[in-house]
Amino acid sequence: MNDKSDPAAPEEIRDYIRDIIRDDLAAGRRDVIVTRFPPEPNGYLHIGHAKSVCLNFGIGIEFGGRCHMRFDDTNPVKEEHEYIDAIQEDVRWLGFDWGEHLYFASDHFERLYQWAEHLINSGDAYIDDLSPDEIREHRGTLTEPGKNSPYRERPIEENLDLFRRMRAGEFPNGARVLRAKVDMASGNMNMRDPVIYRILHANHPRTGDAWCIYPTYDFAHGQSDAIEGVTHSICTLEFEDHRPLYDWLIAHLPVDMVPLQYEFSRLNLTYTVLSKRRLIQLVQENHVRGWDDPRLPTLRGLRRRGIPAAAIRDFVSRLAISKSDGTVEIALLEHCVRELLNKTAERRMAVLKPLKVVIENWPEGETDELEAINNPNDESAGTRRINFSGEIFIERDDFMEEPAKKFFRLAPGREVRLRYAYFITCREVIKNDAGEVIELRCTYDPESRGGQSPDGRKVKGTLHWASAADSVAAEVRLYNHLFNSENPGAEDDVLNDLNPDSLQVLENCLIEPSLASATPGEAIQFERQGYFCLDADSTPERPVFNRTISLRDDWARIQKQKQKS
RNA sequence: UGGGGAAUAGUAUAAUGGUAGUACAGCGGACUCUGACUCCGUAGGUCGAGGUUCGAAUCCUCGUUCCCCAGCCA
Repeated sequence: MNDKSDPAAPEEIRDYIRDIIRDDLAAGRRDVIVTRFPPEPNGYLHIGHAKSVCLNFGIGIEFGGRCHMRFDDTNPVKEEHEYIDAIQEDVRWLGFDWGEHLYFASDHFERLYQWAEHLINSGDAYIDDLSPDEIREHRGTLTEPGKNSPYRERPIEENLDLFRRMRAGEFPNGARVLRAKVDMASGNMNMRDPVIYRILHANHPRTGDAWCIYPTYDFAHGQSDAIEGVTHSICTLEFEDHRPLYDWLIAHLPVDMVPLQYEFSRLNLTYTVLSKRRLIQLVQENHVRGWDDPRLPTLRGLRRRGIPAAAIRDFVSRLAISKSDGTVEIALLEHCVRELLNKTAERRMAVLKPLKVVIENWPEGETDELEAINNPNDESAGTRRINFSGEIFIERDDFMEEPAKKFFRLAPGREVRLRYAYFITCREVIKNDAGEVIELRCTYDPESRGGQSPDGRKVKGTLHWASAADSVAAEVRLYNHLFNSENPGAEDDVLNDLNPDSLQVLENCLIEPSLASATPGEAIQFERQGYFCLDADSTPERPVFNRTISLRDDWARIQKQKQKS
């Protein structure tokens, strides 16, 4: 098997990070390759994280090394246990396994504390009594150097004493911090004596109230890497100017091995947002129905929408690992979803906006049983039987009283094929008082059973349909891009870019009876319309389907072109 | 001259001094019991100006544009 969506595929992938790894291996600088996926448990994973997950776990697999799952849980004020569980569930769903290598930065708190004392003892860190505001003032600006804190030259013994008393809980939040003594004049802000420990009297999801001081990201991440033996610590571009500090800290600590940091550009996608802040806002302000809303780019949202993990892996595999930062068109993701689902999804018929059709010459009370193919791309999927009789429904959009140019579906006097059934001809249009078409009177050709006429007569259109006697009523939810603009919020408030039609609920759909017992998450193609899956909101009485993605639609494209011209 | 990064078709990228290639998107057509799928065809690019070289996307110089950094967030 050499399917590129298989996470264990041996195919050689090339990018600048993997090139470095191959070099490191060839030069003997590393024997085993160890990466890590380091989420902070303060939110749900989205497709941008999937890029990092696939990169890190992918590298672990490809080079016969391993990838650790590590939670960067150094800020108890923001983190919650709920996210720790959800993140693991999402990564597993994506198809990756860390075996026994589950770590938490909080596992290393005691060692980190000892290392902080080590820094104090070597004169490389000091306790600063300045307030947060004063620290900011001393930091200088982007163009002006900072000023040394008056506490910078505090004696080692005093620093040690104060640090121990910080740990013991003698001081309130914000009273003092531990800072690395680097260089207040550095052009790199991260080197201007960064805070590495702060007082936070807060309950930690894992360590409870064991600690009231916590290391900052900069004093936890690289250190955890070193403790766990991570060789290649891969992160996104915004950490690029933390790298000098990462290296400085490692160089000043008694570590057993030296991890190295590499950066790549994070994923941006058109017509959506991938920032934690904005995702939270959408959920909290109820612009969507929750973290698993199928319109959201969260992994839970994509899953509920019916997008298979394999399609996400395939999509991610087509992204470049580079340092130039850009925006990928959502059309690429959509392509990956369609390509996969076209191969795997069974076909069924469902009428979303029903229009009644009475076959006038159908023999009274008779039912015909027809055979339909389940998946033209997979013979082993077999066939099924569907009932046909004198009253059916077709899609409203498949009828035009005055057919437009190039419209080759049903119209007065016109003959079309009903898929897997018969040719019918529209004889009469029935309207209500408001002038709306409410019913069509048609005749069928008994010779065309199965969808072919023995005289070789051709029809232009083939319509899907639902039998009035057998169909089951269902709700169908159609999704469109959550935002109207490619780059939401670029010009204006993001919320002004929200697409009011991102969710369209159709209450009166008719589906084949067998669909009522579909498995949640199983992808099904509604013929001529798109890929759908059963939603968790379904009940036995009322199935609810999500549209994962529509089929490509040339007719819609033609109409759009006409609108423009 | 605060520091750090990035610039190749519409988008994302490949080419590591030697024919600018691929994917998605677009356009045109064939096929079709899904206006799907598939197939065929087609258009379109090296940020700019100099320089080195037989030869430059690649090397050099000078510009330009964009992104990140002044949390006791990660």
